[in-house]
Amino acid sequence: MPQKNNNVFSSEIINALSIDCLIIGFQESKLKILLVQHAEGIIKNQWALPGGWVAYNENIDAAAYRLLNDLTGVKEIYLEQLKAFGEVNRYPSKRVITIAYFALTRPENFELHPGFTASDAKWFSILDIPKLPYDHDQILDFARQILKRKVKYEPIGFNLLPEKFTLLQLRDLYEAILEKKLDKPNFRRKITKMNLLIPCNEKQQSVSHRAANLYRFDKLVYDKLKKKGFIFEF
Amino acid sequence: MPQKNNNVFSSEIINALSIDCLIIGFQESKLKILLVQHAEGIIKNQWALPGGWVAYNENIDAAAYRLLNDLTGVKEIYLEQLKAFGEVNRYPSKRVITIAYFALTRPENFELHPGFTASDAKWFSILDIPKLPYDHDQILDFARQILKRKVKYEPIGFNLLPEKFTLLQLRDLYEAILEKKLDKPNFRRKITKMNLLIPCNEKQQSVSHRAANLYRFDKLVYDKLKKKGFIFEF
DNA sequence: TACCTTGTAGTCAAATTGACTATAAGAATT
DNA sequence: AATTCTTATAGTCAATTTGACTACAAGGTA
Repeated sequence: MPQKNNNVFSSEIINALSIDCLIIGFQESKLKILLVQHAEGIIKNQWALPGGWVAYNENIDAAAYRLLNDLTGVKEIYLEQLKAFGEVNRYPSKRVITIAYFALTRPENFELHPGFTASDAKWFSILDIPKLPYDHDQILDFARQILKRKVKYEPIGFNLLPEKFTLLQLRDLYEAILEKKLDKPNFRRKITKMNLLIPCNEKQQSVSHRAANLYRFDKLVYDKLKKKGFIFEF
Repeated sequence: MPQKNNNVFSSEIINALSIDCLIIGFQESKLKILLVQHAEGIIKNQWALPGGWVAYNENIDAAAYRLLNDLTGVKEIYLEQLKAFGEVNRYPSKRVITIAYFALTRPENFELHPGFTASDAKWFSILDIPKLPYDHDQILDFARQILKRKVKYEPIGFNLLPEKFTLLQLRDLYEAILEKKLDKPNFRRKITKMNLLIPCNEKQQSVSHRAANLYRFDKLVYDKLKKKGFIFEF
């Protein structure tokens, strides 16, 4: 095992490790992902996952938050590590290992203001993504797979839906993630039996049909189920 | 985004990234984990997860295989990435990010011969692990959690059990992972209904009670279920 | 007022579950 | 040779859950 070596060319250590963020949103019944155009560098003017370098004295989780905020203006978001991608040639000019982070959020909560390192930031439908640079396509595929699996053993939606939502909105979300249709009454029966939802005693506004009841998550039950896990099969 | 910089102090880049392996086995109805004593370095003579440095021009997956083999003599094993651990101070002398890998295997398949970088390698019961250095305790906890979750949405056992095994051995495995008792007839009913097991039409040998039938996994069904996922709740 | 559209409740047979009991098959003991 | 272990395997049964439906409610809109 190597001994300590003080001849550290620190900036290069920093450069060897990057972060890429998969920021997932849900809007108009569709899954969205946030992409940015970097202002400079090799992939200038190309849409890519938001990301950048980890600083030498920065925890990787902290780096993910910082980069996300710098590039998109998105703050106070829940991030979770997905996986490290470390193929030798995944990045053209040198060896870079990237750690992919994954977040679920509400697009309408954020006014995107690309930071000084990105020239633009935009939500894309997950069904219609431009060709991404490096191995970003592969990272995105992996993230979608994980999301599909996640939905089956943890509650989901707390970060994706508005605070108050209808059962049909929640079903739409599940359908978008699982990529299949779910029976309306059966979904309702199953989800309400979980004790996860609290009725708001309020109705949807300005819809041109019967207004649905609004619900919100019981944060306590939600967190408990998230930790303990459950089984949700359709 | 930084440009290419050729003043790379490569050995230091290498040193900044390490791999740690969690090699899980199942023996005498107990989950085991493989630990090593490093021959040299800061934690000489202390039991720790097998691991080491990733070379500059080496894929991280390849590095995991190489290191595992160098340290323990274990070859041809299925490794899967668990997570990157990147707290700034997780390693004493400098900033090291480690990528944890995770494998399920059969201890009896390997004759451990610690390589030149390890002075010893040994299987420990997962219920009785010595204090591990760095953040290895935390990594191990994380791995146990993941295993517990994994068992619920994927078949497990193919790499942990002998080729031919009894239903009770399989149940013992599930009990060890889930850390709870499972009803014998109900377990049998559930697992056999999955079409995952093929009866060998052979019986257990030299047991001092009624001999049980031996089964093996249907590799095709197993792989399909592993890919597609299922739900296994007790 | 009729007729859309979506929300919500309820039905019912089939399948699954959880908690059991009962019996079978050997080996070991008497 | 009979009895007594121990573990294997089959089966029972009520309660719950599921999947595939039907029916009706509650609005807006034509």
